[in-house]
Amino acid sequence: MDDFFNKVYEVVKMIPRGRVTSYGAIARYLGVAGSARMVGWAMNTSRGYKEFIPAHRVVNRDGLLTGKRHFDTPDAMQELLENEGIIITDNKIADFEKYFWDPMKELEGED
DNA sequence: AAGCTGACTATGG
DNA sequence: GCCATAGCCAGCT
Repeated sequence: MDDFFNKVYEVVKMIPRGRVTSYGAIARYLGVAGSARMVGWAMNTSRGYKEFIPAHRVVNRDGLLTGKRHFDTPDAMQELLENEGIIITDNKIADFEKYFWDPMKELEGED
């Protein structure tokens, strides 16, 4: 699939459990740096997608859970992340750099 | 059809 | 270090 949204889904689905990445990192990996908003929009539309998309593993560049309000419940995103061993403090991921999963590096030889 | 909105980010004051 | 601006572009009104 070459559709932008579909590529986003592919990358997000590849995020390992207990790791997170940012909208901008995905956008850059897909060669559309600057269109990070579209990645966020893709997450929004992912709710109606046929497959489950772990959108909770995608946060903004500061590790802030900016998308939590788009989940079924306001705390669903945080709970999902904590369930994966990630500590959330004030809507922000603790040790964000430690958990950060950069598709540019992790998927270096792929795609 | 035209304008607004937004799960973003970088930059400048 | 916080606030304002500006690119970004697909959906919604």
